[in-house]
Amino acid sequence: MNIGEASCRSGLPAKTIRYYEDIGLIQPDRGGNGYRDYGSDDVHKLRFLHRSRSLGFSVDECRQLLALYEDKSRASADVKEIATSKLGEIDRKIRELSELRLTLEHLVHACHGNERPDCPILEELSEG
Amino acid sequence: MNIGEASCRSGLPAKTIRYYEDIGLIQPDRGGNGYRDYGSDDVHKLRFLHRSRSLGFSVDECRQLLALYEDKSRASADVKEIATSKLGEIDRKIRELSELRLTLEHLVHACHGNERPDCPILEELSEG
DNA sequence: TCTTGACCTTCCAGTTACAGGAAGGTTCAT
DNA sequence: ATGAACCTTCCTGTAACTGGAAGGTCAAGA
Repeated sequence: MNIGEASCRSGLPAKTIRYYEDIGLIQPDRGGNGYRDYGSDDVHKLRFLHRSRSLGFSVDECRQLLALYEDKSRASADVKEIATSKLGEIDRKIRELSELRLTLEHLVHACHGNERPDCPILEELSEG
Repeated sequence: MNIGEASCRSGLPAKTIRYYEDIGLIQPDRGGNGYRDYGSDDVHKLRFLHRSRSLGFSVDECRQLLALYEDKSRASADVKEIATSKLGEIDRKIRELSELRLTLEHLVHACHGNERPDCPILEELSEG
């Protein structure tokens, strides 16, 4: 199938699929007209990539996961390690964002938000 | 003062300070030797930028905040609006990350993480 | 047969917010 | 005088794409 249909079936934009080819994540066949030709296994990989990316794995981590996925002799522990470390990262991000949220909420509540120029938000930003 | 001291006092790397000048956020004087020369008001701005950035505002939002900060006739409502919309963004991000966390945690717990090749994480990634 | 529109191709530039490094000038202390 | 510690500009690279230009291909309709 052409890239358009592969895009439909995988949920990834055609641009992204070409990019993934550029960086060596997939290697579709080419037809006589130069068009890329995707098989159902390619679409499978693309969906795998789509899902992994949306779960917060970096492209490089996706590359590792894909390699493990294709390695029939892999140990599940290898996969679990990647996923666990990603989980830690996500926890860290959530914690940071929550702190940031608190500070910002405090500022927003302190600001009366009217036509007058005095603003606690700017005051705190300039002192902090 | 030179950029090194401005860096110390503001907490921003010299590289970043030069970058902020490139994109028009600050305009320090220049000494006869070509060195940048920062005053205490510049350092003040730099600290403002540092703090705003670390609160999750984009450089462009910082530009707006800085303009408001320097506009003595601003309405605090303008500032509050920016901060409030940023708060909404942060909430969205936290929600997304939390969902992602749940999914990933589910996967990690389902995986026994041993030497055998069968791995629920990869299975779900390839189906999802 | 011609044409029109929807595909597809490659390549180049832009995005965000800097960081790293090269090549070279300045200042200061010894 | 010389060496370290500054400073300068300029170029490149990062992550993960997205947008657009210029042009080739294909299928359907007039």
